[in-house]
Amino acid sequence: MTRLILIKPSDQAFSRLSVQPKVSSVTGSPPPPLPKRADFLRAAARGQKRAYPGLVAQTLLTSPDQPVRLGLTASRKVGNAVIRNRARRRLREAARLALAERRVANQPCTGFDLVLIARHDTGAVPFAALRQTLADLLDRANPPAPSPAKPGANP
RNA sequence: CCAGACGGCCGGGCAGCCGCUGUCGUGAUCCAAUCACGAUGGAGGAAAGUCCGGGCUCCACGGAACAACGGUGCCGGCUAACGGCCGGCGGGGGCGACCCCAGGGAUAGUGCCACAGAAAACAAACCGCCCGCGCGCGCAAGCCCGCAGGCAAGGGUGAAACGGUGCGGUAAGAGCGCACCGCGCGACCGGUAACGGUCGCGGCAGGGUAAACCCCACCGGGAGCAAGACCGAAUAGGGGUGGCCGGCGGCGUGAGCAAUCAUGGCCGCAGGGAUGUUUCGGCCCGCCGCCCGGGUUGGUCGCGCGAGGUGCGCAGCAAUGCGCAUCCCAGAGGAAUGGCUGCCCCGUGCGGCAACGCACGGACAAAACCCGGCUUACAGGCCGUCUGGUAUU
RNA sequence: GGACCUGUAGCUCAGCUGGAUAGAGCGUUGCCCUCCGAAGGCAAAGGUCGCACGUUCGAAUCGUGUCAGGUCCG
Repeated sequence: MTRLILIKPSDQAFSRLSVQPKVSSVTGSPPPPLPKRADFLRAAARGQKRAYPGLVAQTLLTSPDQPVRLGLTASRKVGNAVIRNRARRRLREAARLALAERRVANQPCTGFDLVLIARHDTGAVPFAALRQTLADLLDRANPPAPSPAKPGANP
């Protein structure tokens, strides 16, 4: 069963969003993770691969009624365990905020797997740049509808 | 104040917004389960390397001993145990506080010690030294050569040459004798012991290497939480059983001492079936019901009250032990413990007389069953004791 | 969690067992050859033997510790 996440955008959140779109306090749970190594391999084999400062992204379209699933990878080349953990957490947080912003704007994203691969500078790039990168990724994978707000896949 | 030695401790703080996760409470849909809200907890001194030792679990095994293999190695103590720690002994280093040491056995045996050197381990004799004899030279002292002996002091080689120094002694020499030192043996004294001291005896045997083999003493069963326990879907397969159907031979398997019996396991022949009409080839030949066990994805437990933390007291030089009081203090699972921001703190640089302002930086490194150690990495800081200088009194 | 392996010249490796000279190939540099280059020939340079401590008369080699890289098993 598809996981249902209801967001009630309050007036306060809207006003804050309009003033400063890059606040780091948008309500919303992180996306479900990719459970299997096979999913990672499939995304690597058939997904679209793009490189950004601080991360490499692989997106694989699944089906519009499936939620967005997030996979995170940090190899030993990135650094020791502390650096790898920090890189993964920054990527997860950036993805969570970007997805929540789309929901707040009443344009939730669905229907693809997103694999984020940490790079050696993932912990060093400004967090705002990571968020902009994730927003750009979501727009590419799931273009926002025109002015009328597109209803969610689930009522 | 400077330089240094040793021991112990800390490892940024506060707040805001948004998240993750454990526990508890309340509520919601019918229980399960999930969700919402609230409260509360949520990485380290090394969590690391995985170098040792245990707990725990399973497997194996009469106890135990021997052998093999591996480890440890001065003495005493501490400890659940240790290769750890504490205290001492011996040796070495430092002016000193203090630091370092795999530190049992070389008269149980075997092996090795290159080059050099006469000789590298039952000692031996290259250059040499000395007595005697002979030939020759020389006025003589003496010298050259040869023979037969004595010697191991001196030279030379080496990392190391069969005790060292001095005196006596001698033809020259030699523990040949003596004194001191070293070594060995014995007795006594001190000490639990390692060991130390004193006295006496022995003229000296026994070079080094055991981080070469080895000997001696002591220790060690193996594997590891992916241990292990439980639940267990769909599909396929296994075993048992009941009903229906089923031809022959060979092989295999099982039972039995054997004859033999059983066997829808395999192969061949025959027969049947399905896909399109015939031939050929390939494919299939049991079906249904019930029960049982194994087992993959997955789930639950193991899983945190413990050789536990803190404080005080007592015993002990100490490691540590005992007693009392008090506290509950992480439990993830593609893997939580976070993201962002502000202020403060510390350091450096710049501006400034100063208050201060601005910029940059704040280490190493993250649980994965738990505990005791060891080792390694680490910005900066705090406390205590002591040593050597310098200055003042 | 467990079991192992390898660190030697710029690169790939030998030497380690059994201790005493640190070597080979490629590469680099110089010279010769050629009108020039390649090939070839001659010669040379190039080493904390991963690091530290120790054993020994003597350590790349033996011992211990440590660091780095890599492999395998469940």
